[in-house]
Amino acid sequence: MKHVTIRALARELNLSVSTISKALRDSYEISAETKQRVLALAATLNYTPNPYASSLRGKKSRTIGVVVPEVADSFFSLAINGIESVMKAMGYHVLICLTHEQFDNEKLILKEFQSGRVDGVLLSVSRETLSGEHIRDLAAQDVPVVFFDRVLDEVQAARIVTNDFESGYAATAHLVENGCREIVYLGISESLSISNRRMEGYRQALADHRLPFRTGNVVACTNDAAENYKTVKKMLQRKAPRPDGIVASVEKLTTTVYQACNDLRLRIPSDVKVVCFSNLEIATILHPSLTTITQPAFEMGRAAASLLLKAIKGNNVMSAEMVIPSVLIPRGSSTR
Amino acid sequence: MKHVTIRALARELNLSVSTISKALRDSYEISAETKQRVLALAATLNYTPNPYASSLRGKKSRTIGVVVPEVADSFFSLAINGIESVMKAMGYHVLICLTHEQFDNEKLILKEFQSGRVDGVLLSVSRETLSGEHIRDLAAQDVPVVFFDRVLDEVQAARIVTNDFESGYAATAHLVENGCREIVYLGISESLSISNRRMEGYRQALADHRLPFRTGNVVACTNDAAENYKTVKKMLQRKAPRPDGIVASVEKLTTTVYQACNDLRLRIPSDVKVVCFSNLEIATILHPSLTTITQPAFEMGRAAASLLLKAIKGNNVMSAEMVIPSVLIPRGSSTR
DNA sequence: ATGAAAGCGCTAACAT
DNA sequence: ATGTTAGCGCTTTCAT
Repeated sequence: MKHVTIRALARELNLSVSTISKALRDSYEISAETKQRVLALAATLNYTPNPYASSLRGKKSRTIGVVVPEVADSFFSLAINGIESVMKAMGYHVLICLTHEQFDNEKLILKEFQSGRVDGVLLSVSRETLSGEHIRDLAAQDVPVVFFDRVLDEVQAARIVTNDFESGYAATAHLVENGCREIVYLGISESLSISNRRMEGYRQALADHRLPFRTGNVVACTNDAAENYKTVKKMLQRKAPRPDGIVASVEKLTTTVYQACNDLRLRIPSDVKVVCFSNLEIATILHPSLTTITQPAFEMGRAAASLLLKAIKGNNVMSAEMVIPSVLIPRGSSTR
Repeated sequence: MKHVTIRALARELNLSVSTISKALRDSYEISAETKQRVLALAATLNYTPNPYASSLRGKKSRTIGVVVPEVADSFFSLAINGIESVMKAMGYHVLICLTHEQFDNEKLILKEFQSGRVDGVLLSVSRETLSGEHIRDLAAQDVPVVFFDRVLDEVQAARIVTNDFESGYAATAHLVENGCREIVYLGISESLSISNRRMEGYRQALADHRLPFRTGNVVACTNDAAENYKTVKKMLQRKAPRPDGIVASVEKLTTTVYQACNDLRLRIPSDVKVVCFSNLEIATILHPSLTTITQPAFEMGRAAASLLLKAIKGNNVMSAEMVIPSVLIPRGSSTR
């Protein structure tokens, strides 16, 4: 079967294409009766408008781009659910693009988005992203950009974030209050703003509790699980001072940390206490159950999507910033 | 800055639009020198072709649709990675659409895909999907459809699946060999083919080991975690015969099962042994570590994507079927 | 080697 | 209330 166009409907009903077009869009210019006939025929012939024709004509795609490092990650997949729930309700499509944490991919994707393929972009930058030229280039083409979670401070754009500093602080203070004196911070990347903000919170909490900050206690993890495992293991084997607490700033490190502790016969929480930034619901059934900083992933997705829609409608939201707090959920891995 | 079109390049270089178009596509008709000039200008002006214009013109979108029940699920998110790896290499875009396990959403999405928005579709049906009219309608518009993982037997289309029967069999046999006599099967849905095939494997394994099959031992779970929790709990409290083994056919049930056992003070594996269909890497650090049937999610995504590309190129792959085996990974939850 | 022109399907300004 | 027409940006056939 060939695809049914407006022209086909017009011929069939002895009407002009513009009449059909108007009828389909429920224009006041068209008589009720004609609308009826058009709609009826459209239904029987299974007419579906060609989105590319209207996009070309109208200069809007009713599609947004979502650029994320990864989809196999509970934070991002939940955020995508939030984004999708808003966009679906408003009749928008969501084009998900993965950077796999690589800056070059991110650059290519944003460049492609200058073509008019999307009406706006939601972006969570890769761990490699240091400069924002590619983002500004996109914005210069009047494609609104809203950051969510992982922002690039250098770029002035709307942003939906969580309270990373406070969360890093809370995680650390929680460990101190439970007796830790030598706390290790496992970061995601040295440049990523969220990781650094969480670390600043960690530093501040140490200071406020009169504990020394040691650069040796901050470890920048990589994107390679095997390598991270080695790093964490080495860290845990250190004597004098022996680490007795871990703040892991990314979900993927959960397995690494538990595995390393297991293999080294270190007991959680008696030997080492652990807090992890994570959205895994499975945290509850780990042994011991995992104390988490749980981010409002779905809500952040929703908020970012709503804000982007405002920007698409023409509102200037460039300086909008929304902070949705994360929550510390104390569980077995950190209490004495 | 306004979007740069082919016309702008043409004017700037005193050439015709067709010359520019040909130069950009590296046509043999154009002189090397002209190509140089065009490419150079395109680069400086940051020209990006309008994809909707070419789609409209060429009747192909270089976009495929991926229709899945959910993205916050390790099987689907890994499969998406596989799909994306292939499609990116071939210069295709991936439009991910979520059904949230609802048939109506699936219908709407496929209907929309009749518009020419995508060149082909990868589909994993919802748990509610019983009939395939909507899929046939799409195929009738010459949009190739490839099933992956969750197929609908009724529809003749290419399919990439895993060996669900054998996996169900292996999981059950494994439990029997480890001493279970009263094994419960937790299904996803009564209609879903994969769930039924896994259950058939379960039945066959029981039969081969001379164990009775009881309908009461088959539980169809819902999409509601709280409800599933109650169901599983009730099941585990049953006396005479008391269940001593569980085959959970879907990842989400892991938490449910562990939680219920915890709350009932049932010990895994001494009181109940558990095998779960799951791709969670975290299985290794559960306590006890979880025996899984691990599906080749990434590979299935890749295979499905490659097959769809063949179909888009015009090959008839309607009757293609590929089975990529899952593997049983025995861990602490099922061994005595 | 380059250019003119038609047309993909749709929308909207401008007739009638 | 309905119709005519131009044009969105691109590709491609058919000139030149």
